[in-house]
Amino acid sequence: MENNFFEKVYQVARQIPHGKVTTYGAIGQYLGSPKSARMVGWAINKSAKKNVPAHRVVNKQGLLTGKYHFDGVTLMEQLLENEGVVVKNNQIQEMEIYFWDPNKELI
DNA sequence: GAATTGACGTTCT
DNA sequence: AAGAACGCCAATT
Repeated sequence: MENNFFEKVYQVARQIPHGKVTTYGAIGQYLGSPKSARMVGWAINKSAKKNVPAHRVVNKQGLLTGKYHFDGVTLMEQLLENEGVVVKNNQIQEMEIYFWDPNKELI
């Protein structure tokens, strides 16, 4: 019932499979507003305290922009690498392979 | 109550 | 081609 922006972000973020990552723009696009990527990141900021894997959500560059928001600066990289994602210099390598699009996969 | 900021992305110059 | 500015909506201060 809560078709709020945040609720959608939570739902999508939780359904991201392991070893996969998505971008704020992808989620924003899923919400129907690709320009609202900022709100997505902001929503995830709040969801960081929930069971939402914020470390699987990065910007379109594959850069771990919000790594400083984690408990540790290396925590985000560790989590991603732990799932099999190769992170180098705060950036995801071969992100195209790890990219998970909610519109395409989740429907 | 109003102004500013914010885990981004697109578009214009 | 590269750089700068704008747009989105909500929450925080």
